[in-house]
Amino acid sequence: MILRSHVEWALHCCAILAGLPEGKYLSTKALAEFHGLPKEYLSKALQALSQADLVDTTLGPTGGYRLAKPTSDITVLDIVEAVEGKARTFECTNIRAANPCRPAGFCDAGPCAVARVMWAADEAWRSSLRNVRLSDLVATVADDVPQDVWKSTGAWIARRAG
Amino acid sequence: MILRSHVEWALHCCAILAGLPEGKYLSTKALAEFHGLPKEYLSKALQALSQADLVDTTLGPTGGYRLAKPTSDITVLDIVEAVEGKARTFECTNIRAANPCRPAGFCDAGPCAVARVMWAADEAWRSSLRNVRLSDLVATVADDVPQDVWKSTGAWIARRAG
DNA sequence: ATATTAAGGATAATTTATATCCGTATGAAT
DNA sequence: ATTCATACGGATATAAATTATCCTTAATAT
Repeated sequence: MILRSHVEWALHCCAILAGLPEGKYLSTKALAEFHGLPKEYLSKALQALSQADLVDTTLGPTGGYRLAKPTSDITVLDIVEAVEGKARTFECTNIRAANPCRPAGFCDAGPCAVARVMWAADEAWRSSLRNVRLSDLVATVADDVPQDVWKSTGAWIARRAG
Repeated sequence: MILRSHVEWALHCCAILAGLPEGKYLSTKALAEFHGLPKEYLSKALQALSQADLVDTTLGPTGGYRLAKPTSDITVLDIVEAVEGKARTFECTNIRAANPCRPAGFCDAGPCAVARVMWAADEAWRSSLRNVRLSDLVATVADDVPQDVWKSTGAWIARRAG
């Protein structure tokens, strides 16, 4: 089991969009160049963010993406679920229902014990992601990156913003 | 992202093996019949459990599988990792390294902030699974299943055991 | 001997992930 | 008005992972 690369791309793109000057947009092309990603395919991830109302878009020569909310109102889980979907990572196919000793109506009493354990772990995963806001992530990145790189990166974003 | 069906199969099979009479083995064929699964493919999951030393096997007409340890010494995570692997569910491809403003030696200071957040969630997921022992799971199943079904299921297992 | 089993290699089919291409509508600049 | 750059969505193609089957080999009980 591995998360789609879109998850990684979307998180990095949101972190970059957080550094965008007020009212400006950043295009798919700029985001793809910045991260060295295939523009057309990255576009699909950004569309998913748009459909989840995490980013606003506009068309035309100065068009692109910007965050639709304050970074403190977006969680990492929001971003992950926007591109990966909200479906649980464990799918119960109810194989207990094949038990040759089953009576009629077996399994009618709710999800099986295995599914409950796996779903609890899934929820622990989501909970961990829900507890990190985009603002937290950006703060951590700012902490990691040397000040001069952080500054020139911000300038690069501003230069490419339309 | 979805876990392989082997995870579900392995968990249910281990729960069944927990009800096996002392010293006996249960074959792939019996486990496949019980759960309505393709025998040959289920066999791959059981081989993974064997390679992880969670089950013992023996050949011949009375051969099959049995648990290699007490149910309280096996965690759900052990079983999940045996068939799904221990690799993290988020793979960092270090796309920050493409930053056009990067200096030489950028990214040498350890994993990026995005990866750390995702890996922390992965660890929360594993931790949740690690905290459930096979004995706990079996106890929950026993609680769920009506007594008569539980008893006849145990009899079925004993009848098919070699 | 014979039958039954696990193990593992080879292969195929199916599904998902990754990636590209193209047409349309929109908005900005000239 | 015209031109250009953009997001969007559909269609298609390619690659990889998952699911599944088949077959051979070695071991073991009867």
